[in-house]
Amino acid sequence: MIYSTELIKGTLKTIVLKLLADNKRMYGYEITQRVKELTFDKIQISEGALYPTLHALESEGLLVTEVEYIGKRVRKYYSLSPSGKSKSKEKLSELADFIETMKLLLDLKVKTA
Amino acid sequence: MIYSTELIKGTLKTIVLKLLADNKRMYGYEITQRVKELTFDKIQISEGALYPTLHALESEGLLVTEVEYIGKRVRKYYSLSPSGKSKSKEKLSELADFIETMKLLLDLKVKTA
DNA sequence: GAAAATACATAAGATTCCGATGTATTGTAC
DNA sequence: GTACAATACATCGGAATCTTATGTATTTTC
Repeated sequence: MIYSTELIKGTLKTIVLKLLADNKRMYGYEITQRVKELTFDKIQISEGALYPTLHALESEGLLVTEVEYIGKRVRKYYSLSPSGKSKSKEKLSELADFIETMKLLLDLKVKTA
Repeated sequence: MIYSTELIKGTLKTIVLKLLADNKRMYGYEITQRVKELTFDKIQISEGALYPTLHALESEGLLVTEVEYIGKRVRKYYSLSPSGKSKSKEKLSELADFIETMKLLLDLKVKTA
Protein backbone atom coordinates (compact mmCIF):
# COMPACT_ATOMS: atom_id res chain seq x y z
CA MET A 1 0.00 0.00 0.00
CA ILE A 2 1.18 3.47 -0.85
CA TYR A 3 -0.24 6.21 1.32
CA SER A 4 -2.04 9.12 -0.23
CA THR A 5 0.23 12.05 0.39
CA GLU A 6 -2.28 14.04 2.37
CA LEU A 7 -2.18 11.45 5.11
CA ILE A 8 1.48 12.02 5.78
CA LYS A 9 1.15 15.75 5.98
CA GLY A 10 1.63 17.11 9.42
CA THR A 11 3.68 14.21 10.73
CA LEU A 12 7.01 15.08 9.16
CA LYS A 13 8.25 17.32 11.97
CA THR A 14 7.37 14.69 14.53
CA ILE A 15 9.14 11.98 12.57
CA VAL A 16 12.29 14.06 12.29
CA LEU A 17 12.29 14.98 15.97
CA LYS A 18 11.77 11.35 16.99
CA LEU A 19 14.60 10.06 14.80
CA LEU A 20 16.95 12.68 16.18
CA ALA A 21 15.87 11.85 19.72
CA ASP A 22 16.91 8.25 19.10
CA ASN A 23 19.99 8.82 17.02
CA LYS A 24 21.89 11.70 18.52
CA ARG A 25 22.74 13.14 15.13
CA MET A 26 21.71 12.49 11.55
CA TYR A 27 22.04 14.19 8.19
CA GLY A 28 19.25 14.90 5.77
CA TYR A 29 19.81 12.19 3.24
CA GLU A 30 20.23 9.69 6.06
CA ILE A 31 16.83 10.62 7.45
CA THR A 32 15.09 9.99 4.13
CA GLN A 33 16.76 6.60 3.84
CA ARG A 34 16.06 5.60 7.43
CA VAL A 35 12.37 6.41 7.11
CA LYS A 36 12.13 4.54 3.84
CA GLU A 37 13.81 1.55 5.44
CA LEU A 38 11.80 1.60 8.68
CA THR A 39 8.49 1.85 6.85
CA PHE A 40 9.27 -0.72 4.16
CA ASP A 41 9.09 1.96 1.48
CA LYS A 42 5.61 3.04 2.53
CA ILE A 43 6.76 6.50 3.51
CA GLN A 44 9.26 8.20 1.27
CA ILE A 45 10.16 11.68 2.34
CA SER A 46 11.01 13.88 -0.60
CA GLU A 47 13.99 16.17 -0.33
CA GLY A 48 11.80 19.09 -1.30
CA ALA A 49 9.82 18.42 1.86
CA LEU A 50 12.65 17.49 4.18
CA TYR A 51 15.17 20.27 3.72
CA PRO A 52 12.74 23.15 4.23
CA THR A 53 11.48 21.35 7.34
CA LEU A 54 14.98 20.91 8.73
CA HIS A 55 15.75 24.57 8.10
CA ALA A 56 12.51 25.58 9.79
CA LEU A 57 13.22 23.46 12.85
CA GLU A 58 16.70 24.91 13.01
CA SER A 59 15.47 28.49 12.83
CA GLU A 60 13.02 27.67 15.61
CA GLY A 61 16.01 26.73 17.70
CA LEU A 62 15.03 23.09 18.00
CA LEU A 63 17.93 21.74 15.99
CA VAL A 64 21.62 22.53 15.86
CA THR A 65 23.95 21.69 13.01
CA GLU A 66 27.54 20.74 12.42
CA VAL A 67 29.04 20.49 8.96
CA GLU A 68 31.50 17.79 8.04
CA TYR A 69 33.30 16.93 4.85
CA ILE A 70 33.30 13.40 3.51
CA GLY A 71 36.01 13.78 0.94
CA LYS A 72 34.94 16.90 -0.92
CA ARG A 73 31.27 16.33 -0.28
CA VAL A 74 29.58 18.38 2.41
CA ARG A 75 27.45 16.67 5.01
CA LYS A 76 25.29 18.56 7.46
CA TYR A 77 24.52 16.82 10.72
CA TYR A 78 21.48 17.80 12.72
CA SER A 79 20.94 17.15 16.41
CA LEU A 80 18.40 18.19 19.01
CA SER A 81 18.96 21.29 21.10
CA PRO A 82 17.69 21.18 24.70
CA SER A 83 14.43 22.78 23.61
CA GLY A 84 14.33 20.36 20.71
CA LYS A 85 14.45 17.48 23.18
CA SER A 86 11.44 18.65 25.10
CA LYS A 87 9.64 19.55 21.92
CA SER A 88 10.29 16.04 20.67
CA LYS A 89 8.62 14.54 23.72
CA GLU A 90 5.74 16.94 23.40
CA LYS A 91 5.13 16.12 19.76
CA LEU A 92 5.35 12.40 20.36
CA SER A 93 2.81 12.34 23.14
CA GLU A 94 0.57 14.54 21.07
CA LEU A 95 0.75 12.11 18.18
CA ALA A 96 0.16 9.13 20.46
CA ASP A 97 -2.90 10.81 21.89
CA PHE A 98 -4.11 11.76 18.45
CA ILE A 99 -3.81 8.16 17.29
CA GLU A 100 -5.86 7.02 20.27
CA THR A 101 -8.51 9.55 19.40
CA MET A 102 -8.58 8.52 15.78
CA LYS A 103 -8.97 4.90 16.83
CA LEU A 104 -11.98 5.77 18.92
CA LEU A 105 -13.43 7.97 16.27
CA LEU A 106 -12.93 5.58 13.43
CA ASP A 107 -13.29 2.33 15.29
CA LEU A 108 -10.01 1.07 13.95
CA LYS A 109 -8.62 -2.27 14.92
CA VAL A 110 -5.02 -1.64 15.87
CA LYS A 111 -2.84 -4.58 16.74
CA THR A 112 -0.94 -4.69 19.99
CA ALA A 113 2.83 -4.52 19.92
CA MET B 1 -4.71 18.27 25.06
CA ILE B 2 -5.57 20.23 21.96
CA TYR B 3 -4.05 18.91 18.78
CA SER B 4 -1.90 21.14 16.65
CA THR B 5 -3.93 21.68 13.55
CA GLU B 6 -1.35 20.28 11.18
CA LEU B 7 -1.87 16.85 12.70
CA ILE B 8 -5.48 16.74 11.70
CA LYS B 9 -4.77 17.67 8.14
CA GLY B 10 -5.31 14.85 5.76
CA THR B 11 -7.72 12.94 7.96
CA LEU B 12 -10.81 15.07 7.45
CA LYS B 13 -12.07 13.30 4.35
CA THR B 14 -11.65 9.94 6.03
CA ILE B 15 -13.49 11.11 9.12
CA VAL B 16 -16.41 12.38 7.06
CA LEU B 17 -16.61 9.22 4.99
CA LYS B 18 -16.54 7.03 8.09
CA LEU B 19 -19.27 8.96 9.85
CA LEU B 20 -21.47 8.76 6.78
CA ALA B 21 -20.79 5.06 6.48
CA ASP B 22 -22.09 4.59 10.01
CA ASN B 23 -24.93 7.05 9.96
CA LYS B 24 -26.65 6.77 6.63
CA ARG B 25 -27.10 10.52 6.34
CA MET B 26 -25.84 13.57 8.21
CA TYR B 27 -25.73 17.31 7.71
CA GLY B 28 -22.69 19.52 8.01
CA TYR B 29 -23.29 21.08 11.35
CA GLU B 30 -24.19 17.68 12.75
CA ILE B 31 -20.83 16.32 11.61
CA THR B 32 -18.89 19.03 13.42
CA GLN B 33 -20.87 18.38 16.60
CA ARG B 34 -20.55 14.62 16.40
CA VAL B 35 -16.81 14.79 15.98
CA LYS B 36 -16.48 17.24 18.83
CA GLU B 37 -18.56 14.94 21.01
CA LEU B 38 -16.84 11.69 20.03
CA THR B 39 -13.38 13.16 20.61
CA PHE B 40 -14.19 14.94 23.86
CA ASP B 41 -13.55 18.30 22.23
CA LYS B 42 -10.07 17.30 21.09
CA ILE B 43 -10.96 17.62 17.44
CA GLN B 44 -13.09 20.55 16.41
CA ILE B 45 -13.70 20.75 12.72
CA SER B 46 -14.07 24.31 11.56
CA GLU B 47 -16.81 25.13 9.13
CA GLY B 48 -14.28 26.74 6.85
CA ALA B 49 -12.67 23.32 6.53
CA LEU B 50 -15.76 21.16 6.49
CA TYR B 51 -17.96 22.76 3.88
CA PRO B 52 -15.35 22.92 1.14
CA THR B 53 -14.51 19.30 1.89
CA LEU B 54 -18.13 18.22 1.63
CA HIS B 55 -18.48 20.07 -1.65
CA ALA B 56 -15.34 18.46 -2.97
CA LEU B 57 -16.49 14.97 -2.01
CA GLU B 58 -19.81 15.68 -3.65
CA SER B 59 -18.25 16.84 -6.89
CA GLU B 60 -16.11 13.71 -6.88
CA GLY B 61 -19.35 11.76 -6.88
CA LEU B 62 -18.74 10.21 -3.47
CA LEU B 63 -21.58 11.97 -1.72
CA VAL B 64 -25.17 12.75 -2.66
CA THR B 65 -27.34 15.42 -1.06
CA GLU B 66 -30.93 16.06 -0.17
CA VAL B 67 -32.18 19.36 1.13
CA GLU B 68 -34.80 19.63 3.84
CA TYR B 69 -36.39 22.50 5.62
CA ILE B 70 -36.62 22.61 9.40
CA GLY B 71 -39.07 25.44 9.76
CA LYS B 72 -37.57 28.11 7.54
CA ARG B 73 -34.01 26.92 8.04
CA VAL B 74 -32.40 24.91 5.30
CA ARG B 75 -30.62 21.68 6.13
CA LYS B 76 -28.50 19.75 3.65
CA TYR B 77 -28.16 16.06 4.25
CA TYR B 78 -25.21 14.16 2.85
CA SER B 79 -25.04 10.43 2.27
CA LEU B 80 -22.63 8.04 0.58
CA SER B 81 -23.06 7.13 -3.06
CA PRO B 82 -22.11 3.57 -4.06
CA SER B 83 -18.62 4.76 -5.02
CA GLY B 84 -18.53 6.69 -1.75
CA LYS B 85 -19.11 3.46 0.13
CA SER B 86 -16.18 1.69 -1.43
CA LYS B 87 -14.04 4.80 -1.12
CA SER B 88 -14.90 4.91 2.56
CA LYS B 89 -13.62 1.36 3.08
CA GLU B 90 -10.50 2.14 1.09
CA LYS B 91 -9.70 5.25 3.10
CA LEU B 92 -10.29 3.50 6.40
CA SER B 93 -7.98 0.61 5.69
CA GLU B 94 -5.39 3.04 4.42
CA LEU B 95 -5.58 5.01 7.65
CA ALA B 96 -5.43 1.84 9.74
CA ASP B 97 -2.32 0.77 7.87
CA PHE B 98 -0.80 4.21 8.20
CA ILE B 99 -1.36 4.18 11.96
CA GLU B 100 0.39 0.81 12.17
CA THR B 101 3.32 2.22 10.27
CA MET B 102 3.51 5.30 12.44
CA LYS B 103 3.47 3.11 15.52
CA LEU B 104 6.43 1.16 14.24
CA LEU B 105 8.24 4.26 13.17
CA LEU B 106 7.67 6.19 16.32
CA ASP B 107 7.58 3.33 18.76
CA LEU B 108 4.28 4.45 20.17
CA LYS B 109 2.47 2.52 22.83
CA VAL B 110 -1.09 2.18 21.66
CA LYS B 111 -3.60 0.63 24.00
CA THR B 112 -5.74 -2.28 22.89
CA ALA B 113 -9.46 -1.80 22.55
C1' DG C 1 33.23 5.98 -18.42
C1' DA C 2 28.23 5.85 -17.88
C1' DA C 3 24.84 5.34 -14.60
C1' DA C 4 23.32 5.22 -10.01
C1' DA C 5 23.76 6.75 -5.54
C1' DT C 6 25.01 10.26 -2.35
C1' DA C 7 24.22 14.99 -0.65
C1' DC C 8 23.00 19.50 -0.52
C1' DA C 9 19.49 23.14 -2.04
C1' DT C 10 15.65 26.18 -4.09
C1' DA C 11 11.36 27.43 -6.43
C1' DA C 12 6.77 27.32 -8.65
C1' DG C 13 2.53 25.50 -7.94
C1' DA C 14 -1.23 22.62 -5.71
C1' DT C 15 -3.65 21.39 -1.82
C1' DT C 16 -5.54 21.90 2.43
C1' DC C 17 -6.82 24.13 6.35
C1' DC C 18 -7.44 28.40 9.54
C1' DG C 19 -9.63 32.47 10.86
C1' DA C 20 -12.63 35.86 9.69
C1' DT C 21 -16.73 37.24 7.93
C1' DG C 22 -21.45 37.03 6.27
C1' DT C 23 -26.49 35.80 6.41
C1' DA C 24 -30.42 34.05 8.61
C1' DT C 25 -33.35 31.33 11.85
C1' DT C 26 -34.46 29.31 16.32
C1' DG C 27 -34.12 28.52 21.25
C1' DT C 28 -33.17 30.16 25.91
C1' DA C 29 -32.44 32.80 29.88
C1' DC C 30 -33.23 36.92 32.29
C1' DG D 1 -39.56 40.83 24.93
C1' DT D 2 -35.10 40.99 23.95
C1' DA D 3 -30.35 39.94 24.03
C1' DC D 4 -27.43 36.05 23.49
C1' DA D 5 -26.27 31.49 22.26
C1' DA D 6 -26.98 27.92 19.23
C1' DT D 7 -28.17 26.22 14.77
C1' DA D 8 -27.05 26.08 9.78
C1' DC D 9 -25.51 27.33 5.57
C1' DA D 10 -21.53 29.55 2.89
C1' DT D 11 -17.24 32.07 0.98
C1' DC D 12 -12.66 34.15 0.99
C1' DG D 13 -7.81 35.74 1.93
C1' DG D 14 -3.95 34.00 3.64
C1' DA D 15 -0.82 30.60 5.89
C1' DA D 16 1.30 26.34 5.97
C1' DT D 17 2.88 22.24 3.93
C1' DC D 18 4.07 19.18 0.49
C1' DT D 19 5.00 17.79 -4.68
C1' DT D 20 7.45 18.01 -8.72
C1' DA D 21 11.00 19.80 -11.08
C1' DT D 22 15.32 21.59 -11.37
C1' DG D 23 20.11 22.57 -10.18
C1' DT D 24 24.92 21.49 -8.62
C1' DA D 25 28.49 18.45 -7.40
C1' DT D 26 30.89 14.23 -5.70
C1' DT D 27 31.49 9.29 -5.14
C1' DT D 28 30.59 4.53 -6.07
C1' DT D 29 29.49 0.72 -8.97
C1' DC D 30 29.24 -1.92 -13.03
